[in-house]
Amino acid sequence: MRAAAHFEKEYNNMEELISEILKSGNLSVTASRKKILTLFLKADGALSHGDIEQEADEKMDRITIYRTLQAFVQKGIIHIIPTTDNSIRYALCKDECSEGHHHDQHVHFVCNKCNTTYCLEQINVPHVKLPTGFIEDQTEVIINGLCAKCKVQPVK
Amino acid sequence: MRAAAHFEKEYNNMEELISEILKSGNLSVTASRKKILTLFLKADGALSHGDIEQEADEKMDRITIYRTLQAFVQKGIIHIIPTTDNSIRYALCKDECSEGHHHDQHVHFVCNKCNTTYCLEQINVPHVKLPTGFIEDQTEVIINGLCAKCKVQPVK
DNA sequence: ACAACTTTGCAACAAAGTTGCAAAACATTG
DNA sequence: CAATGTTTTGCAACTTTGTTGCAAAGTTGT
Repeated sequence: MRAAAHFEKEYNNMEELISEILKSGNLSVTASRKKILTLFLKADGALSHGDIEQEADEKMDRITIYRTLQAFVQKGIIHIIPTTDNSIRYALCKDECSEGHHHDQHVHFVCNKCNTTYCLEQINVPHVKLPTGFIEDQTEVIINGLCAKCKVQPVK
Repeated sequence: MRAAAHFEKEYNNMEELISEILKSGNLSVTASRKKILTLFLKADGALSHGDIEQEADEKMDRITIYRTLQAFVQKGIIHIIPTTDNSIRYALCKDECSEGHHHDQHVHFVCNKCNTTYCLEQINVPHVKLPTGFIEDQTEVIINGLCAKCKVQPVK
């Protein structure tokens, strides 16, 4: 089955992009990986394992999803966003991320209404002065509140 | 079995404090709740469900721990700290927290070596300017790196 | 198109969390 | 301090989430 007609061009571009991303991480290009990566590229924000399991309508094994996400994190394709519920959420990395080393110095925003997680790439993480003796490695900022969409036109 | 001799005085004070905290949340004062609250009061930083299960040497049901932690969060006695692994971590709230509404505007620090989570009460959360349309409710800042103890005298 | 390698899906397992319910513990009266 | 009503605990059973080993299927490079 093919993508809807009006997606045709985008879809072709995406195919190339996806292959490139996977190859640059030394990962072979398989149907599952393409599917999952497509979901991330199309997603507004972050995705959890559960989101992917649901959205990937075609049959795809739970275990494959676990392993794919692990591989993507390890290769610096996606990164984990801290959450307060027990669900791990993942979002696409930017170019600065590489194998084993993530450098996502941007702010994450979680909407209380639609529950979408945004990566606010344009906003830099503010610098915090730590007490004597503490050495900073990485800083994560998670803001929750109401996103632009839900403010204007409340969802649900 | 009683607490060690040199803890006797502290222990008595703590008893009162614990009862007060529980009563102020309309929770009856039970052995399990006292035990868990004691662990939090004595802890340097945050605790996970697993930490509590291990440290509570006396027999205590897994399920009781789940329910106690849920009750404490709901009553504003403890709050959840966002993490990137799948483990929920809890820390004591300050006075500004009340039932259903948490306001912990402080920075959390997670040590990469000893894995302790500190609540840096003294440090205020910096203000972040959000894109147009986004409304902030609460900001969480989690910094990881090397804590003062591990820097001076590496653990393990 | 073949051989070497990687990935997938299955089965079986392990860990983490939830729910209903009866027994025990707690709080509140007189 | 004892009786009573309410809350909490522990058990059993279950659901959800995540992991590991291994044979079959898919992918890559020549």
